[in-house]
Amino acid sequence: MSQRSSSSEASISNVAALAGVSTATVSRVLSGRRKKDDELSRKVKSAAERLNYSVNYAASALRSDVTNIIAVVVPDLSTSMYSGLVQAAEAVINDKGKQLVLGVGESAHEQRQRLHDVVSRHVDGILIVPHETESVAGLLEEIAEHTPVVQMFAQSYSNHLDWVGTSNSLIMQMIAEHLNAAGAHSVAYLGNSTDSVDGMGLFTAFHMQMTLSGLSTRTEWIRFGAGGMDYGFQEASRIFSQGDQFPESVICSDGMTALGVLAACRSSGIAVPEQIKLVVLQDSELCAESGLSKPSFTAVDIPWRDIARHSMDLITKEHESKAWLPTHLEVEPRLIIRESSLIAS
Amino acid sequence: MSQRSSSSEASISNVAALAGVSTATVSRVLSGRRKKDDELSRKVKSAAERLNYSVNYAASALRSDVTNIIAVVVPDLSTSMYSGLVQAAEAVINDKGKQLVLGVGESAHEQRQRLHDVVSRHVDGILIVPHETESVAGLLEEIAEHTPVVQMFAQSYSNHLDWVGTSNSLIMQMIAEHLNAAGAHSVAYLGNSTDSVDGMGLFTAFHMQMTLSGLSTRTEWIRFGAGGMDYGFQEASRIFSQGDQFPESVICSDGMTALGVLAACRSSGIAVPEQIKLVVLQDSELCAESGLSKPSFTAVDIPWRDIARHSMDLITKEHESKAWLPTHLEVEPRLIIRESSLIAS
DNA sequence: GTGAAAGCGCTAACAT
DNA sequence: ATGTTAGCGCTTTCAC
Repeated sequence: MSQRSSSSEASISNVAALAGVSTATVSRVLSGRRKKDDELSRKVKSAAERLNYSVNYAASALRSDVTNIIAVVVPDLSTSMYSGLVQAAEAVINDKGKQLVLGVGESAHEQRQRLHDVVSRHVDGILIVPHETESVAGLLEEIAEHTPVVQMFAQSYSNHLDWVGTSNSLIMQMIAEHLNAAGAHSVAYLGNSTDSVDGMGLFTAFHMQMTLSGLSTRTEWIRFGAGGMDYGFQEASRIFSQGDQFPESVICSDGMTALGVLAACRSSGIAVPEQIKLVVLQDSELCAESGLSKPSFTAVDIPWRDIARHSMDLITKEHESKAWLPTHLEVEPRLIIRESSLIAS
Repeated sequence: MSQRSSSSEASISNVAALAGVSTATVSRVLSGRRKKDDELSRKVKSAAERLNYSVNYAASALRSDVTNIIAVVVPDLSTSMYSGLVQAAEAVINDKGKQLVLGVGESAHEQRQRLHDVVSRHVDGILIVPHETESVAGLLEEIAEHTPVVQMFAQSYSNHLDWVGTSNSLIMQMIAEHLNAAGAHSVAYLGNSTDSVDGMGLFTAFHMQMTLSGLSTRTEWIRFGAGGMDYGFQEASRIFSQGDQFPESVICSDGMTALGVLAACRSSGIAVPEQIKLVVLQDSELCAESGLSKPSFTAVDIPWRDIARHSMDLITKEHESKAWLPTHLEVEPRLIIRESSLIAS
């Protein structure tokens, strides 16, 4: 009995005719603005279904200025830094019946360009990891006057707009507490500027946390460099070879760096985790039990899904009060404790 | 003398009024359908600029059914497999003045869902890495009757539609020629089903190439498994420990597997590349000189940019002739020769 | 080549 | 609560 679904045209007036009501009623029923679930409602819905009807977004947008499009703007995709975020955002946006327009702006100029493009498309909202440039923050404030904007991560962002991200100080606090509990009293820091969400911010938070926690460090144990296995190996070897003591733990920007440190430990005859505990600031396949490293690495996991969900909530909720204050939402990261920092028994 | 640009409204009629022409003329000039570059043309353009005018896409789409949106549908982003492709596509699409709607469908069902969504948005074209299911191929053929579709990669795709990707047999041919030139006469194969663009297709191509080239292999040297460092280590160790001979080269699905193989070589006292040459089917940071591995790994690089560009060309070009034949475009991959397969001197 | 006018499909305002 | 009507901004006939 099923008829071949006419995959092409079917407009609201066809549905209205078939259901025996006006187009306005069809619009109200299908958009959910008419809430009753009575005979009429069912008649309209079944008519729409039989005709395989779906609204013409262009017409709807033209009339109501609601495009059902959310823009997501990130500085990069290929380095896998933000691809998890974009994928999470895609899922959330589709759940809400909207669609995701992607903008990748590797430079501040490109990012401004993408912003201009999506604004002229009248998107319903913008999720953005702002480029590390103040000029973008300024542009965002202008845009936010007529379009919901949520910033995510980034060093340089506007305090006048909603923000969702992880707290650098919270990350460092979790790490410090864990290292304390695991019996480490001193720590080295091998940071990275290019491949972390906010390398500088993390480094600053590390410094501050050192003064708060019982952990000690030394100037020569701190490096803020390019990351990578060579980097980790060389810096760790240097640390081990100089002075009378070596740190009881090392914080590494990423898994590769940690692998380098691990190699240096081995060639210096230092046991992990018994003598040195390793913590990675950014989880990856490398760190996991099933991954490359033996021992596996304790690492910080950024909850992309939570961030995407909260950001969309902020986009969706209208800013009702006139004296609206920007939300600054710190999503709690997870510290995944693995073999590299187990408590010495 | 610059006036504050009114960031908000400015419609085609405003431009028409300011330029002293009709809206029709403005539309023709700005869309490029009126080609003369005379006084009138310049008047219109400067008026548009002064008003900071940009077309209302919704209105334009409603009238002309051109949305200036290209959909890109992929099975995944987070595993970094297709994020390079998406980023390349974003760049190309933006160059053409269009915008990218992203659909991530991890299952065949989700992918069909995303396809339905973007079709009902009347996108100007669809770039898709089809899910490995025939049902998607069928749906694509239906869609292609009214919307340009280009398939990329994937085992299971429709022969009736345009396709752009890399040639598995070409990849294997390049590898075989290189290994021959480097002096290897035998080869093992450690494949991977989950993390490569088309694991099965590559494996098949490998088999065929063996019969064509001077390379020999053995049944027990061939594995088609999960990939990863453990996998590589175990399989390579097994190969080395059994029989009288070991292969003079190993083809690995990915960098991680190759690292495992390398570790196995070390513990068996086999020198790379002197005694065994290593080739990786999918380049990554791991493989590069600056990366983790010493020696660096010779690897196949997939030219995402070329693929994205050619795909967009196919979307854009109308299929003029009635007896149109689908394009099957094989983009040439690069074999990046690094230390792991240098010719023994 | 240019302008006048119709109308794409929908939703908001208004009227009942 | 439902129907009637207008009109969102643009492109495209159709005249000239």
